[in-house]
Amino acid sequence: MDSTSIPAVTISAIGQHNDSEIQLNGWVQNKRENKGLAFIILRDGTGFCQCVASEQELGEDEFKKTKDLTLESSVRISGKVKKDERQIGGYELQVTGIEVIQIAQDYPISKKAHGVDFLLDKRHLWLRSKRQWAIMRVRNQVIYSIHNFFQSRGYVQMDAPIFTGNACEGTTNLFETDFFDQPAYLSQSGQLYGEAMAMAMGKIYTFGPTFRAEKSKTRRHLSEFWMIEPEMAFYNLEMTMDVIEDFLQSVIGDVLQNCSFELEVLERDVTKLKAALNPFVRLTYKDAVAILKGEKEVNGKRSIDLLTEDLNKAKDRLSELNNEIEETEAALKKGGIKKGKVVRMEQSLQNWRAEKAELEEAIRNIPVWIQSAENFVDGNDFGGSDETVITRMFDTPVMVFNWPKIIKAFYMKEVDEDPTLVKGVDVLAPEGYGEIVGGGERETDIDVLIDSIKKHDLPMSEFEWYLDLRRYGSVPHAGFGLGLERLITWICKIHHLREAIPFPRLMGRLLP
RNA sequence: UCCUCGGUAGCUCAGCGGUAGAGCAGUGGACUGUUAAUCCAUUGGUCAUAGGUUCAAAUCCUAUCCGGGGAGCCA
Repeated sequence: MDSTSIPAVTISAIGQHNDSEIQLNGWVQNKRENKGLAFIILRDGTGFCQCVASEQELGEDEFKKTKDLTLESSVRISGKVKKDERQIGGYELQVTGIEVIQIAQDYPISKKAHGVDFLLDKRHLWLRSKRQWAIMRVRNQVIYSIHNFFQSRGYVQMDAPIFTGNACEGTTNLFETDFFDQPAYLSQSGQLYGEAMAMAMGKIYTFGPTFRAEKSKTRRHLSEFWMIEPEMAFYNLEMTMDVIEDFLQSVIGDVLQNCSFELEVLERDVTKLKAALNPFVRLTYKDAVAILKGEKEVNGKRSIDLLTEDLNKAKDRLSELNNEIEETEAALKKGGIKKGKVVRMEQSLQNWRAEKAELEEAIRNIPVWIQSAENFVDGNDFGGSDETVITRMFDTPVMVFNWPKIIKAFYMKEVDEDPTLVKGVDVLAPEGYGEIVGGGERETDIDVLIDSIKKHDLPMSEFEWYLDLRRYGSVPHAGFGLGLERLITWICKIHHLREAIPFPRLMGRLLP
C-alpha cells in the first residue's frame, strides 16, 4: 500500500472528507468479525470511527490482516468515508488498505467490567478508554474556559510558589521537604501570595498544583490536586459571590455547548447541569443551620422529612431487589435456560448485587445523617453528610456565607454587625458532591489581623511580609479557591475524584 | 488514629462445613452489517499468609499482611 498518496486526517475532521479516500492513524479500540467481514472501531484520540473491511473488496491477503488485529494494536487504515448516521461519529470508513504498525499482545484492560483499583494500577493505559477519554476532554474544556473567563475580564495570571516556609495552617496537613537543609513545605494554598499579587495587579488568578498531606482515604480526596485562586482588589463579599456564580455558570455553559458528545459518553443527565445556570441559592450560615435542623422549610419541605422519604424509598427498592435476586438465583439453579439468557441473568444479578450494597449503605447512613442534622450544634463546621443534606434541598449550587469566626481561617474579614462572624463563602455542589469553592473577603485592619494570628497560635515572624500588605495601602479585597478536580467530578458525575486527574496521587499510590 | 466491609482463575464475582464454580478475556471453530455482536468447544486455581477446631475447612476460630469507603480534616 502506498501510504503517501492518500491524505492522512484525524477522525474529528472526517466529515470534511465524505466520499473521498483518506487515511486514519490510530489504535484498535474494538473489533467484531463475521465471515468475510470485519468491523474495526478505530480511535485516534480525536474520536472514534468504525472501519469496515470486506474480504470481497480487499482480497484474501489484505483481509487476513484484520484477523491478527488485537485490542490496542496500532494501525494505519485507508479507505473511503461514507456518511452513516447509525455509526459513532456519524461516519464510517470502507477500508481499502491496512498497514499494521504493531500488534499489541494481551492488552490487560478487557471489554468488560473492572474494579477501580485494578484500573488505577493500569492508569497509563486506562486513559485510552472511552470514559476516561471523555472525562479528560471535559477537563480540558474546563481549564480552557477558566482561563478564558478570567483573561477576558482583565485578570492577570500569576502563580504562587510551591515551596513555602510558612506552615500557615499547621504542619500536619503539609508535606515536608528538605530545602537546602531547611524544612520547607509543599504549598496547600496560594491565597496569601494571591493577595500580594492582587495589590500589584488589581485582579489576578493563580492556577497550579496544591498538596495536602492528610491521611484521608475517601472518594473526594487527593494528595495532589489543581486549584484556581482568583484575588481581586476593591472587591467585597457580595461582589465575590457574583463573580463565583458568573464564573461557574460560564464554565458549565461552555461544557454544555462544546462537550455534548463527551457528556453523552458519560451518560450525564444534563438537566442537572442546566439547572445550575439558574441563579444560585445564597444562604447565611445561620439559615443553612436552620434548614439542616429542619427548623426552616424549603418549598414546603423539611430536610428531615425529605431524608425520611429517601430512606423509605431505599427500603422499598431493597425488598424489590431482594425478590428479584432470589427469583433469578432460583431460576438459574433450576437450569434448562438457554445460554444467552443465562449470561444476561448473571449480569443482572451482578448489577442488582451492586445496587443492593449501595442501598444497604444508604439505609445505614441516612438515620445517622438525620441524627447528625437534628443534633447539629450551631457554631460547628458542616460535616460531609450535613453538606449532602443541605444541597439535597436545592437544584442549583448553594452558597453559604457569614460563617462563625472560630471555624474559619485567620485572614477572613469580620462582619461589621456581628464580629463573631466572618465574610467567608463556601459553594456546595448539588447531587451530594459537597464543597467545590471556598473564599471570602479578607481582613484589612492590621490590628484585627495580628490578634487573629495570635489566637490561631501562628508564628508572627512568618507573616511579617503579609502584614506589610496592610501597612502600605491596605484596601478591601476578596477572592476564592476552586478545586479543579472537584468541579470536574461534579460536572461529569463521576464516582471517584481520582478519575478527574490524569495520574492521581493519594496515600499508597505513587505509580504509575 | 478510629469505625466498617473485603482478599477465591488474567478481570468481575458466586460458593460460607462434604469432589473448586459462572461470565468475560485468551485459544480453536461457525457466521457477509456488527454496535460490550452472537453461537459451539476449550485452556486456566497453594481459595492473601500462618496457626488452630473438626473424620472433613475456601467455608468456623485466632493472629498477621494488604486493599476498599466512611469519620476526622479538607478544594
